[in-house]
Amino acid sequence: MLRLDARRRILLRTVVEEHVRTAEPVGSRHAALRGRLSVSPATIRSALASMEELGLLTHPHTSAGRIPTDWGYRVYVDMLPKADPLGGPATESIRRRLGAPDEEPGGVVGEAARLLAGMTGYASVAAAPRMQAQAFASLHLVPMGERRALAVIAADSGALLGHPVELPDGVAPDDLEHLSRAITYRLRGTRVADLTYQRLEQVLGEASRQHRWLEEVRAWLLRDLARSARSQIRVAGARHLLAEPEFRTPDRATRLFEILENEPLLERVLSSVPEQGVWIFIGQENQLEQLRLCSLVMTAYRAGEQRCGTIGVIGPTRMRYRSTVAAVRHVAEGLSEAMRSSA
Amino acid sequence: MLRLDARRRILLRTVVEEHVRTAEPVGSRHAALRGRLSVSPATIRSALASMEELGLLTHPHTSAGRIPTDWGYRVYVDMLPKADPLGGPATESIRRRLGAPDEEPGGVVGEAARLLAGMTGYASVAAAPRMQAQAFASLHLVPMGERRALAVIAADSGALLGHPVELPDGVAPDDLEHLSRAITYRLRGTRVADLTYQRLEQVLGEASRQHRWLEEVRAWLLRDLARSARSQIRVAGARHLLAEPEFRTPDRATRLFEILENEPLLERVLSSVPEQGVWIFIGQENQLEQLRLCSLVMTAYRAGEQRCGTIGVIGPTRMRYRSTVAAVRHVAEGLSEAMRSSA
DNA sequence: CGCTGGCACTCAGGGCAGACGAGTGCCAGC
DNA sequence: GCTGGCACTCGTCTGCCCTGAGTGCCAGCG
Repeated sequence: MLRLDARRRILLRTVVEEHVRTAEPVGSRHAALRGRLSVSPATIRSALASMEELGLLTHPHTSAGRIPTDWGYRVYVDMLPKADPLGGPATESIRRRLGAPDEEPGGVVGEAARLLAGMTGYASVAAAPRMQAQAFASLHLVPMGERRALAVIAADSGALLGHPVELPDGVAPDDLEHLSRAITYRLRGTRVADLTYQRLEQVLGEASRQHRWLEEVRAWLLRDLARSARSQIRVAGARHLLAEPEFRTPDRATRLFEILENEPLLERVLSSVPEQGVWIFIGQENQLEQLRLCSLVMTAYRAGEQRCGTIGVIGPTRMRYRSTVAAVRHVAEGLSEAMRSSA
Repeated sequence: MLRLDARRRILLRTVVEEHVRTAEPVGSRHAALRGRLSVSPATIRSALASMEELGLLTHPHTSAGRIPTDWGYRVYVDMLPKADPLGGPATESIRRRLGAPDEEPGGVVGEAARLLAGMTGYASVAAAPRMQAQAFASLHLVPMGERRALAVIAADSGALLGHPVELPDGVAPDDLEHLSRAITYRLRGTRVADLTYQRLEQVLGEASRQHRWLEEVRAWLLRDLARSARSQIRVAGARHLLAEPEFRTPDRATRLFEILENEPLLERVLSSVPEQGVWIFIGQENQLEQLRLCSLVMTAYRAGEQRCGTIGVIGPTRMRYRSTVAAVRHVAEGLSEAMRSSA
């Protein structure tokens, strides 16, 4: 654990915040002024030099001011007060924007991402609810014309998954109805993720040996459920990052956008975020090579008790951490609330 | 109608293709060489000068070579041969990639967009099928626990829309069943877009005066159907555009990405594409100010007879039109086929 | 009449040198 | 422990020149 005296703490905060504001290295004179330290620049210099030895700061070349290292940002972030700079009115407007009742489930998440991107000025990423984590509510086989039916699974959150099924001759609507009820009755409440082959075999096994088409239904169930494990990812405000000086060179921007357009990768990143609290990943702390110039601020959101997705921000390591953390927290809360009320 | 002699036609083609290849202005010597014109550069110069007077070419400054104007690209594109440079094997691989049977309906469209972006090296945009244009197949009110039901609309393509409904006491599953059948029976085959308030009033009117909760179902139907008019937009490969010299300056890139991240706007652009053929919009031909540096290559795709969406490419006006048009056409065909077989 | 070589002119881009200034490290002295 | 002073470093900006690609124009030729 690192112990810094008061002056150094102030300096770290000042250097970080000034650098975040201006994107320029911060010199000793400027730091002294901004930190309201009434000592001379020379004194500041020696303090800065010692902090550089600790690894909190660097300077890009001999005659330049200091900039924070990733580790410097980390220490800065860890000593931020927990209080939120975001006031009541902001919370209120988030709620209004997410609470509009005519948003479909996936849509609220997209709206939350757009909102968060707008509030922070960075890119925002959100994973829409995964059916996997939810409880199975019902299966319905709906007759559609002759010899075809629509198989619909509903989760208790209201999420739906459907697929047309071919039927052989001689399947009466009542058969479908009957089967639907049987399956629904026996599977209701099971976590969707637990609907394995074995589980379905128990329920459908005997019947499916009689009716070939049940095989199709089962195959579809397993396949689609497996697929619905891949949550849908929403990205918003990626354009904001293009304005940041660290991504002005096309190759850096390209590498960043390779991530932002790669849903499976983003999904892995998002799903690795722990359930409680707002998590910050700074530069090198990110697993992904292409995110080494970025920081992530992420948190889980829930529908009722159940965790149902992750939302957060991707920005440069030179990020306004305080307001970003506050924005992420509040939007996630608003989103959780919207999910609960829609379920 | 513009008539160009053979030399000028060759020159237009050469200047366009060389400029597309190198992103540099094309000089008279280079054009003569590349166009295999066995006359001296001086002769070429006078031809180029006359084409500049016609408005087909410009030069960025006095001592630079020629670059095509938007109108130059237009004339070039209009005189392209209709034959496709894309061979059978490519078509085959498109079919394979889109035909994988375990793709959900929205997912095929996303996959097509990614494929198209990869093939062309530009950004690709696609509108997923709109329920509006499809025929209503059935409504199902599925009991979920006590006092709640799931209302599901299915279109004949297999697209689904669902929403939970609160029920008052005393609504029996059979009531729901009965109502579902009645509505399904009377509305089947109607285009979803035609499900207006009046139409629903005819069907539900009498009954809904008896049961308050039917009001809710009706309100939801109208609201959700209206919303499903807004097709879901998929964008892929936007990162490729960052590498193009015309979007290297951050402000241009930002303006472009403002469009690429604005779904309603993209939807308007996509829905304005006529139903038949591959359409090209070059630079100034685009309505949107922010697309003035871009060209679009767009085409509709269908499920069976029914048009069901639009797919295409956004790139710089300095675009490889020939191969792009071919790629768009083939991917759209592959997509149409995938839609038909999944419906 | 169309094509050609020659010629003067233009202009973007690269390379170079010098001035500037922000900032540093170090040190002697209070 | 803090301070002012000092020498030094080095990136950035500016002005300058040069180069070379490319142009337009023109007189002359087949």
